[in-house]
Amino acid sequence: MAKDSFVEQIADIDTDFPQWYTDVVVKTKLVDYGPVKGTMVIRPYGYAIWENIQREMDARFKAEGIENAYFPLLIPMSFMTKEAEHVEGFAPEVAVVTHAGGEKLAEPLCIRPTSETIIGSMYSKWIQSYRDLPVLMNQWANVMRWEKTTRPFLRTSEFLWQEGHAVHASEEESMALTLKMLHVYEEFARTCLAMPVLTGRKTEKEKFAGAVATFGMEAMMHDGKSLQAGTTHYLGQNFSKAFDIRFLDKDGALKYGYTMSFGVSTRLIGAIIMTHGDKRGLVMPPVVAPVQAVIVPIAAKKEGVLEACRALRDRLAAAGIRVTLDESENSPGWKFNEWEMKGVPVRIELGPRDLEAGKCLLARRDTLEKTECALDGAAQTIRELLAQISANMYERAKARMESRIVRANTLDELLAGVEGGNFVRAGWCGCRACEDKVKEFAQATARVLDGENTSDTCIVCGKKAEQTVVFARAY
RNA sequence: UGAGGUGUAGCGCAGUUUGGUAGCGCGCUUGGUUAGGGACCAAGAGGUCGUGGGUUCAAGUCCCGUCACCUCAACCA
Repeated sequence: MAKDSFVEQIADIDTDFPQWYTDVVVKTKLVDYGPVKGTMVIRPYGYAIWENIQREMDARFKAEGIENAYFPLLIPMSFMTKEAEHVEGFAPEVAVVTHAGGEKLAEPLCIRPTSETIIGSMYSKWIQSYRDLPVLMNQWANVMRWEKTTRPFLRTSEFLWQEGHAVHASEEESMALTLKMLHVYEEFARTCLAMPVLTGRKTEKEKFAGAVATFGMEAMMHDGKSLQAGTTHYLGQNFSKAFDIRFLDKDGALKYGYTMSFGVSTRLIGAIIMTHGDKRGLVMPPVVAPVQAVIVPIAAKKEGVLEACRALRDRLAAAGIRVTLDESENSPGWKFNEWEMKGVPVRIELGPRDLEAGKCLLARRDTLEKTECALDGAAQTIRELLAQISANMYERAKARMESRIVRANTLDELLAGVEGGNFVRAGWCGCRACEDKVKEFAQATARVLDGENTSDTCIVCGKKAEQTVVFARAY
């Protein structure tokens, strides 16, 4: 094996995780860096993952009656300042357009960091009667947040996401959808990304600027750090009052609507990489993998090999499998490594020996196991294998996460826990000062409030605990 | 913003201490032999050494300035 192989180049996954992550992202050609700091150019292989995420997500939104729409990129500064907490939270990271058409603008324009304000302003015009409700819309868009430090997919100045925005007539309905969408996200993460998550309410400190309550799903990365992978926000009447979203109810009274929003971003791609990746590179969950199976011909110049590979490819494609035949001039060994690095779930080796036996060799990326497979009925076998891989990846990640959620009764235990790459459950009195103290002492933040309250005292002050919190270091 | 580090071929780097013809590996091009875990042989192409100034017969190397990027901290999806 060449000394310069990618496998040997990348850092050890346990000891130098951030470097490993960056190497994998760049070397697998998911992204390139943009000319502006903190921006990334998503290349076709990376974008294909996003397209698959979009397809799966759209199907789920549709099932909830949520339709896609599009709102403008530029938001008048005056919109942003209408909701006090919102502007305070986002002001430090908003990019502002001050000139256009060669002249200074009378009013500066924000490049959207999120679209509650501009969508709220439109909803205000569209909604008049209770008959107009609920309004359920989603937009796929780019947003910009001027972050100080960035990492591809996990935190970039510009990123792609979906943001759903709904208005309901009642608090109950609005809160119900807020929780429902959190559930949809969890199900999506489990079945499409093979990624286990913890879901729950966020603390006041961690909630969305302008929200009444924020709920999130947190995923555990390979190094034990937490990644916020999706959020839903119950906004109450905060934005409806700021943007005058009112409707005439059945009883003839003019009432403010209740709004909520929810979003996931290209960060999910980072989550996939950091949840499943290993020393060889990516391990793609089959449902969103750009390529689900790759055929590597052995001794491609021998008579009949390439023809058999092409025939197999056509049959698999016809069966709905995203399949690629690697006809490049590289050696088979090179191809094995290349496609493993890109995380393709199933590799199919087909050479003269197999052809004679009417078989091919299947190598699965998650366990690296190889099995023989009859060429007749290969499509069915591979479909089943893909489902098996997805389930196995989920179970493996779930077992790892669960084995690394520990309890702590003291700050020292909490510190030891997060330093060991764990999520730490602990009691909390509910006050901000104690939450800040945990951050200062252990560089860990409250990820989610855990429904199960088995603790009786606050880990910091020792008073009676109101909540059980999952603390972790986070990306 | 605080601390540290790096800018030399597409990528990764050596060369800087002690100034003297611009180097290595990978990748790329061409031809050939190969092929079940990153093949081999041969011949090639590719550089204003981040940038501005200074010292010198001579600067990638020494001096002064400047810009960019990276890591850690702080801040955040």
